Amino acid sequence: MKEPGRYLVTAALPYANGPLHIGHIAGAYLPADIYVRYLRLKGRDVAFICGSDEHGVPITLRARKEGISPQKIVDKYHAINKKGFEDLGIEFDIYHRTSAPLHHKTASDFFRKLYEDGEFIEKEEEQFFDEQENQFLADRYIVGTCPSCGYDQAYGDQCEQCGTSLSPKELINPVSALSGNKPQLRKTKHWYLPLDRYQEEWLEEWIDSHQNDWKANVYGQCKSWLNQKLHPRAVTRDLEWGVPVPVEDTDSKVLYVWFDAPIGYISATRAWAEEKGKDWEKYWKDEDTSMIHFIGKDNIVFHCLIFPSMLKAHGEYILPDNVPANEFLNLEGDKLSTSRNWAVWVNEFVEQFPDKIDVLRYTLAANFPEQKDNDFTWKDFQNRNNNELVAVMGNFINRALVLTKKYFNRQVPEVKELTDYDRVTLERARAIKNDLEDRIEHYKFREAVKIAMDMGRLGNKYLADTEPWSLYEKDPGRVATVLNLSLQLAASISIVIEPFLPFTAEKLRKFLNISKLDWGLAGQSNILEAGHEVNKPQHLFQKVEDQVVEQQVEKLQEARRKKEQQERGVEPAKENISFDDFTRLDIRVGEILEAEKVPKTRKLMKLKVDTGLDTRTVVAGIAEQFSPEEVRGRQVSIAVNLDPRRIKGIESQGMILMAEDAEGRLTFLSPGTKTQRGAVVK
RNA sequence: GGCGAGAUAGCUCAGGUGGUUAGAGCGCAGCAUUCAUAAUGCUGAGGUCGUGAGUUCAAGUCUCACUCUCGCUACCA
Repeated sequence: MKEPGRYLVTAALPYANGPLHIGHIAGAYLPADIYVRYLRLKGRDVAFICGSDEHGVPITLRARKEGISPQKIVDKYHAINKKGFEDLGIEFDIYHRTSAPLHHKTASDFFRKLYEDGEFIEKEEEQFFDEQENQFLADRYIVGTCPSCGYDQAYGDQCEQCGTSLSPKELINPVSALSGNKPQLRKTKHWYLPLDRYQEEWLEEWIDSHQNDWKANVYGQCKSWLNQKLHPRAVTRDLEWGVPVPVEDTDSKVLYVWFDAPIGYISATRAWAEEKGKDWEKYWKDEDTSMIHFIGKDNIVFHCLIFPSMLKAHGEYILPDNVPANEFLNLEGDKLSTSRNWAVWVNEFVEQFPDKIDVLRYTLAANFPEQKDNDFTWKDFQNRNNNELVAVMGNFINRALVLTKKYFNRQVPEVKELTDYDRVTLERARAIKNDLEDRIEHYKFREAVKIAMDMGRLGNKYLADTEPWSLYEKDPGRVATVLNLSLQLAASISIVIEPFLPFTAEKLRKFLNISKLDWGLAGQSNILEAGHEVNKPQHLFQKVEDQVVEQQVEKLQEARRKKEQQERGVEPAKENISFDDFTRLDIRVGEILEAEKVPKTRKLMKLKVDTGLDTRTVVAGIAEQFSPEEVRGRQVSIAVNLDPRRIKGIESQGMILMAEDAEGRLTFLSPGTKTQRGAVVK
């Protein structure tokens, strides 16, 4: 493999409407940081780029809800996340932001170039506009009467009642969901990127060419999309918050976030280059640059299909060499979730464990979800700290330093004569270094971190086998050699752990009284000169007590409980209806006679229900939580005068009433004691 | 249902182009050892490699079917 002249490494731009948790870190930022630190140690030319993604609808909605400007929101989270990365030792060359003027200009120019080259498909359409809110309405924000079934709460994209997919214009009496007013039809123009054409022309072929060097999950995901055929994708939106579309007569149109965000990598590189007096174009337009995108799996399509399409369409840019996307990290067996507050937040961790940043980095790296989703547990955090960092690595360093102090007054002793075993040990150290390079360059970080730990194991074994403490009386010369080599190993450790444990590496360099060393020295036998004075022995890591683990797990559960309580019963009340409206509903007590799962569906169960009036068939979405056996014979509430509706080819004549809690758990509304079939519920 | 990824020791995971007794770390058991935060080193137990067929002299490794898990998507709510 040819070594590229320079690297451009990007990490996904975090969306600036919330804080970061360890899932984000394990997915993209820590692997990227490890990779970049390694490249820097090797003296390679690398630009490490990240920043906040600050546009898009969710931010505007949040701003509206909190009654502040979108800029206030993004300012807040930009600052929090920027600091979070710094605290974790994730050292971007620049942490930029997409609300910066330079980004607006870069994205704008990019669009303009494609526009002028005629790359876009231009479509003019009529869309609904809410005059009171002064904005165009997304399909989902329009409600009206369904033309095919007459349901009056159908959405602009689909009728929930009959399942017909709709366009907003088909709705009878459309109403804006934002203001409740009647929206006006207005002409609006949008631009589309012809992904379908690119698929034919080069994109699919390009993806295929990476079958062997891209990760299986990444390649597979791309193929899945290509198999389903790509479609033109709109690159603009009618919205106020974002990068204005740089074409005449396009008031209140902005670039769609997914178009604008990846260009953020480019503008960030420009900002960095300006600051450092570098040429940004070399990093983006020179074939001798290797571009690597680190992302989570949710971002694969954008980085492997859409962004490359944009770059290629522009014409001057290189395409990524690799997109090593990770899968997701779970926490204590459950999916990380911001809304359920099931997460370890970066800012909280940093506050509570300022001296354990590297332990987190180590635990995460050892558990990176590289092939499949993986789990983070506090118990594992403790085990890895106590059994690996403390017991293996910290212990070896301490042993080497204590022995040096004891026998040589903290001076690195001179090598007298190397035995075969010494040579084998040195060879092994060099092999570790080489293995490490191989793994890191192939993005196998969890293996890499284990191999780095092997350097500590090697040291422990070396001391155990040579037993310098029982030798000093008889053969001080031998002890000198052994301790010299042990200290060389310690110095090697300070090099090879730098990508994973930068704070520890720094600490270890202080112990050894040395400055930062080049990667190439790792595994060498002459890193430290004889006579060099090392510092007093200290511990590299502290143990984590059981109590700490228990506290953290308890804290997690506590936070989740609180969140759940907060959210309990949040479903807002519907509009008032008249008593007459209510009496039109006919709800009865029915008894389920038969039940079977509807084949080829996940949730649907077909029920035969005796309503007292008749026996009828009802399809209900309960199969995920109930088995046919447990519902059979059960008395339930059933709405009997609903229009029948065909679901999966079965005519459903009514609806079983269920209560659904915040977790989505369903409960039957059954009479407290058995009662007459057909009894009226009122 | 469609598409994708995964299923290998108690746990977390490695196992290019098929080839002798299937590996690592942690955990567990025994032994050794004391320089070290009872840390370390050695040895060992433990696996029908999801299930069932097939290709082959030979399959964890290739083919097909099936089961289960996760994700996207559809349907449903």
